[in-house]
Amino acid sequence: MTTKYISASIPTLKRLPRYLQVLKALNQEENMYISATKIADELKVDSIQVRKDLQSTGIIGKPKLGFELKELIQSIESFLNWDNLTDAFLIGVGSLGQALLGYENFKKSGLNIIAGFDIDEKLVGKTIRGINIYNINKVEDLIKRMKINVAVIALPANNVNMIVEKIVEAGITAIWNFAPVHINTNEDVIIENVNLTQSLAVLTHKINERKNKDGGTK
Amino acid sequence: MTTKYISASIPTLKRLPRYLQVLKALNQEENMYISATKIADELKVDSIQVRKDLQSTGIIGKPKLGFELKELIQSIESFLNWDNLTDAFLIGVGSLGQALLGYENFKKSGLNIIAGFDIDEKLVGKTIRGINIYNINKVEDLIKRMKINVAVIALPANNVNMIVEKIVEAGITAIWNFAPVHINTNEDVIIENVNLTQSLAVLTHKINERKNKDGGTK
DNA sequence: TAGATTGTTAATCGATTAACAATC
DNA sequence: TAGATTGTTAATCGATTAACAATC
Repeated sequence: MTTKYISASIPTLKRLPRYLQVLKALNQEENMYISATKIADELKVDSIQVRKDLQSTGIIGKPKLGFELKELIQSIESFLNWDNLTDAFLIGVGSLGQALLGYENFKKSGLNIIAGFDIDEKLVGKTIRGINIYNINKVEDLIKRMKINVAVIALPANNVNMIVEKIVEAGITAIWNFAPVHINTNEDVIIENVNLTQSLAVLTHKINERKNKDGGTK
Repeated sequence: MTTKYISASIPTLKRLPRYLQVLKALNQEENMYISATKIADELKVDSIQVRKDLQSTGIIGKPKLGFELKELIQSIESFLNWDNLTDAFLIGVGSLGQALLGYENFKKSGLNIIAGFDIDEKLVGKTIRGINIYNINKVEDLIKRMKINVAVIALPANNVNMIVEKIVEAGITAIWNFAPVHINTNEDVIIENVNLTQSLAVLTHKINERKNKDGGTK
């Protein structure tokens, strides 16, 4: 059996969780159908886009009815790999790392943080929100022994690249990076950089834009 | 005098901070020039794109030489409004909010968090990283009295929309939202949603994609 | 049946990439 | 001077939007 592989653009991937959120808020009764139009109305976005996005998950709908609710949820989750839990290590358990441990939603999104690592002796040995914190010097050994492939990095800027090199060497193949440093490694490693400064740039420029518009007429 | 207004796409805005990072790492000597090619090499991106992005800030370069370093930094910062500090309130001072207070970089990006607000009586009255924490019930009054326009929201999902309504009513016109809820208000309010689930969707899908590729040949 | 919604194909739009004359 | 780099205009690419036949 061959499964047709469907790809999706980054913008589409980023919209899918919003649809999922709407869908999960509904009563998931058997044989309930929901249309792209309904989802679009709810989110105040364009219905054609919703339809296209849903199609990229591979689901097939029924004209007039829409998409079977449970099947649709399953289709999106499966497309995003959210129906499998992937174990991950958290590297850096400062305030940001601890905040990330607080997001219980990650588990719903397929990511299971099973241990934390830090250099700070005051943290090592502690348990935060049920997660044990180990000394950072144990991370390579544990990556190998537990065959961990995913790391969440919440370190300060310095030393990030050195640690990345080490953990990639030890077996990490995907990194979710919260450090204020853009990580670039070879192409075999999947990197998702969460750069707050980039987000702030969009916000501050928009503020500036509005200011110029308002002030420009005086 | 009329200033030609230049717009920029969101992708361009998100790339500008990376250029700034590279530029600031250089010695800022007088009359030093740097080319788009050099920046591109450093970041391993395309030089044409760098040139286009820099142009959207309004700077004019010199053929053969490139861009005058100090002028270029100033041009990007001014375009992003990072050369003016904008005062902001932090709403929600849990672990995420406290992590955000730790990012001293925000000041370099034009955002000056001057007070925090929370419902938790254990936090109210405290000073965290030099920022006073007030009771959330004081936020509307202080927004009005101090003429604050920007809010950073780091609340849990519940109640977010109720609080947004209140602070917008009180005078907030721009929101940087870290709550796991997509905020939609009327068009006069600038909203920048930082949705970690969206970022995670990109990561987990890429992992899935790779898995399917590897496993597909067996 | 008629209306709503899908799936598919085409058109539009905007961002990225390419090409090249001007020039320090 | 020759080579490198800019500014500008054109070409390409990909995502969004539109159109419409098929159909429950």
